[in-house]
Amino acid sequence: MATKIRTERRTDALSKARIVEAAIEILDSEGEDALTFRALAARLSTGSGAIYWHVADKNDLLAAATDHVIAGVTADAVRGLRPQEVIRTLALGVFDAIHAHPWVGGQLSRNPWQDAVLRMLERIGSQVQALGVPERAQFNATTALMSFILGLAGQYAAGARVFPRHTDRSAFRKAFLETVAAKWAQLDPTEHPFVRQLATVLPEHDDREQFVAGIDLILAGMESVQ
Amino acid sequence: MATKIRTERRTDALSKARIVEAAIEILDSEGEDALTFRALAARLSTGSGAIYWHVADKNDLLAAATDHVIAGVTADAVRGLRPQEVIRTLALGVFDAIHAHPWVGGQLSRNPWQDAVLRMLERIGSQVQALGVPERAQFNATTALMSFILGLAGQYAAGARVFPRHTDRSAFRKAFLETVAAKWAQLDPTEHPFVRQLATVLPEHDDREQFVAGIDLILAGMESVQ
DNA sequence: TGATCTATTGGAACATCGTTCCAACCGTGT
DNA sequence: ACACGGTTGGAACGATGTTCCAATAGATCA
Repeated sequence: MATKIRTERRTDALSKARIVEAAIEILDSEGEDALTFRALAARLSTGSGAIYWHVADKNDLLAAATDHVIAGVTADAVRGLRPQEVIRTLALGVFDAIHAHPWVGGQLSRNPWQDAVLRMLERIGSQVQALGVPERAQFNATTALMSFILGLAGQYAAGARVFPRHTDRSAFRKAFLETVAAKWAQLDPTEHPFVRQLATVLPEHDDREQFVAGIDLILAGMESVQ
Repeated sequence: MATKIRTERRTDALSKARIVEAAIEILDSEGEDALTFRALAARLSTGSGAIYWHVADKNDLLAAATDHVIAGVTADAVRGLRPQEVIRTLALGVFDAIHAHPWVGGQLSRNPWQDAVLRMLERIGSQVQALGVPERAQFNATTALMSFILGLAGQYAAGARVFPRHTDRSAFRKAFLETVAAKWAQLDPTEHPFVRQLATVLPEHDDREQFVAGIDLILAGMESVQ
């Protein structure tokens, strides 16, 4: 028999899917740094060598985990007739995914050639096309949207890296922003007037609204150039 | 005597500035991964313990190196009367700095609370203000520009991570983009029509022009909302 | 059925890294 | 001359990603 159709050896047999699932659980509950092959092996009750039979290396594992999360976003059929609304919904889906899994942000911005980014590129690009942007400008417009999203993804991941795990994130976030704002408020007024002004609105600002505002700004730019 | 004014012990005495300088040399010539405390100690003909007396940890070292590069950009007096041109020049300065030192891109996007980012925020924000953007919208507009720049910074750093060191970067870059384009061209046409279309323009596109286009798109959005 | 074969497993071992620790050093002040 | 403290150099520690390999278990075949 040339092709081998393998039935599962045991119900708890190792597989890439099961490994990725366990990795995501660790990443979500204990943070980026907690994902080690030893911790993963312990959770799966196996050795690190067994994991390496299913996964090429840690990059491969993180890319698969990221793709798993992002696929859940891009798979949703997006409602809304106007392309602007579809783009906004897609982008917000990515934003919410990063909010729920901050490590995804770091992974997306660190490795732009992975499948997850390709998925986003396709979905957003097709809507840019539908928006009527001239073909020559579609490339720049789409990658501008992507760069903005990936840039914010990286910042979000950096923020999550500061917070301790297993705590009330929103409360800690507020305290953290207030600390930053306090530091900014003490900067030299002649050298940093704008940042000092930002400090007054920083602690109360809404991430999500800030994100949508950025998307809308780029969308508005696309319309005005058209 | 309460204050101690120390003359240098030797002309080759260790100092944070000298350490940062050596770190930048390693980062530029051998890439991000090559910067280890052992390599740094070897280049400075000392031990890692001595370095730790001047530098808190590797994050501190990388932040100082990044700040050194970015300070060189934001210190330049920017010419041009129109705020749009000033913003474009500033952004291009950062772009060129990242082009010359790809590791700066990774560092900027990974750690948005460091001094270098603060510098950029101040310079760009003040120009957004000069542009006449209403005060309530200044925060979102400025951070949108920053997110875009940081997003592209991360992608640029990721690209540099792929290339081997000590080679003709532009030639390798071309070959790499052609490889990516070839892979994209073989995707399922029904599932990835847009990315397949992008593949045709990917190898010849100009990074710098793409970057300016993104900046201009956001600037256009700011003007149209105004 | 029993022997064999191969995909898969579990964990020891290795190289490398960031970081800590500490004994020695050297210029300065008493 | 002596002691002191800022500074140095390198050994040592703990952790990580990865490799290596002997042992296993289920499928296949005689």
